[in-house]
Amino acid sequence: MKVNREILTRGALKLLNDVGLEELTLRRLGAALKVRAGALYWHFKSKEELLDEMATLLLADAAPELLPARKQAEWNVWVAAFGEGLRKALLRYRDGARMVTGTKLTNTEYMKAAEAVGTQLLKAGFTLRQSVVLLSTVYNYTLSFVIEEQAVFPRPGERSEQYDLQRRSENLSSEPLPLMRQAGPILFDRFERRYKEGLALILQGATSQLEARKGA
Amino acid sequence: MKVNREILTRGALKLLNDVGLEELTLRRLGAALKVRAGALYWHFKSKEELLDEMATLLLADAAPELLPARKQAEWNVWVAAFGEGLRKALLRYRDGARMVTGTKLTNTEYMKAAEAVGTQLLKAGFTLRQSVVLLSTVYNYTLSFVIEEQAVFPRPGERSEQYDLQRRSENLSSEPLPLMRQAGPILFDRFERRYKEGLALILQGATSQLEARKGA
DNA sequence: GCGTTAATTGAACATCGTACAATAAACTTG
DNA sequence: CAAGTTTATTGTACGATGTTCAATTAACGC
Repeated sequence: MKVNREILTRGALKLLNDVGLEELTLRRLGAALKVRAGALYWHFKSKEELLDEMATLLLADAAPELLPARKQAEWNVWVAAFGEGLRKALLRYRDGARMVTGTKLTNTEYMKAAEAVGTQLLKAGFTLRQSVVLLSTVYNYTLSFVIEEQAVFPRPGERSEQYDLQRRSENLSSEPLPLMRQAGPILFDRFERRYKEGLALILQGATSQLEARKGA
Repeated sequence: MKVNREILTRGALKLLNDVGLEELTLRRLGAALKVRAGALYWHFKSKEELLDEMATLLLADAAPELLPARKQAEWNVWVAAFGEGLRKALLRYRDGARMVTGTKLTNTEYMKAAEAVGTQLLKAGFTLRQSVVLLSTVYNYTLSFVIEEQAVFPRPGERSEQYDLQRRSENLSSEPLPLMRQAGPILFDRFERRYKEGLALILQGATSQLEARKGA
C-alpha cells in the first residue's frame, strides 16, 4: 500500500485509539497499513517525530471547536470554549492527553485558535501577560486533568479496573484520612462536572483581576 | 551488594537525576547498585511498580514542605504552600513531573498533607466539594506546568537547546500570529513568576467563591 | 555446623526503535 | 513506449529493553 505523511499519521491515530499508547509500535502501525515497519522511516525520521505530528494533527482537527459558536460572546465564554473544546479533543483518542504531553507542535493551526481567544482577552481589557497566563493556565489544567481522567476511563464510559472506588475507600478507611476518603467519589466520578468546576475557579479569578483593573 | 526496597528506590531516584527518565533502565540501575538487572525483580514485580514507588517516595519526602511554616496562616497561604511546595518537589528530580504522571501512589504520606490543607479549607468555610476541587485543580495545574517547565529546563538553570526563544520567534514571524509570538518570553522564561501568577488566578477564584458564600 | 529462607546470577526470550543495502514501484523525459 | 531517475518499500540485522527462571550463593536461626 502506498502511504503518505498524513495517511500515516491518521492511521497512527486510529491505531492509538485501538491499542493505546504503550502498544502503539511501528511494527503494528506498519501492519495496519500493509507495510513493513522500516518503510515508515521514509516518511518520518523517528517515532518521536511521528508522535509530534500526531499531536499536531489532533490539535489542528480540534482547532475549530476551540472557539465559541457566537463570536460576539463575552471573553469568559471564549476561554470556557477553549478549555472544554481542548478536553473534548483530547478525550477523542485513547491516551490522547498523555500523547500530547511532551511533544513539539509542528504547525500552527492550533495556535490560530489560541491567537483568536487571546485577541478577545485583550479586547476585554486584559494585558498581554494576563491573557497569556490565563490561557496557559487553562491549558495546563486541562492537560493534566485529562491525563488523570483517561487513567480512570481509558475510553469514554469504560472504567479501568485499576481505579475501583470501593477498594480505594476500603484502603483508606484504616487511616485517619476522613477527608481524603470522602474525596474519592468527587475525584473519580463525574469528571465533566469537576472539570467545569475547576475551570470556573480559574475564570472567576480572571474576572476578579479584570474588575480590579477597571476599578483602578 | 545487598539491597532492599528503599535503598533500591532511592538509588533509582538518584539515577533518574543523573540520566533522565528515558535512560532509566533496569540494567543501568542494577549497575549503579552492583547487581544484575534480574535481581531487582526480587524486590519489585515490574518496572511500573518501581516507578510507583519512586513517585510515592518523592511525594512523601515532599510532604512536610507542602504545609506553611505558620499553622495559623490563612487558608490561601495553605493552598499556595501546597502548590509551590509541590512544584519544588517535582523540580528536585530530572523529569520529576513526567515520572509522577500516570503512577499510582502506594502509601499515604503525601495524602496526609492534602488532608491537612483540606481541613483548613473546611474551617475557612469551603464545602467539602469546593475544597477537593480547589486542591485537585492546583495539583493538576502544577503537574502539567512542571512537565512543560522541565521540558524547557531539564535541570534547574540548564536550558534545553530544543527550546530556543530566538528560533521560535523567527518561525512565527512569518505567520500572522503576533500575539503568540509575543507570548514566547512569557511562556518560556521566568517560569517561577508565571507559575505564581497562574496559581494566584486559582486562589482569586476561590476567594470569590468564599465571599459569595458568606454574602448569602 | 546445618538447614532454611532470602537474594543474586546468568542466560535466554520476545519485542522494540532504528539503520541500510537491495529491490521494486512510480514518475519524468526523450 | 523505453530508459532513466526519483520515490517508496522490503528484508535483514543490530543493540537495547523489560521480563522470566532454574541454578547458585549469601545470610540467618537453631
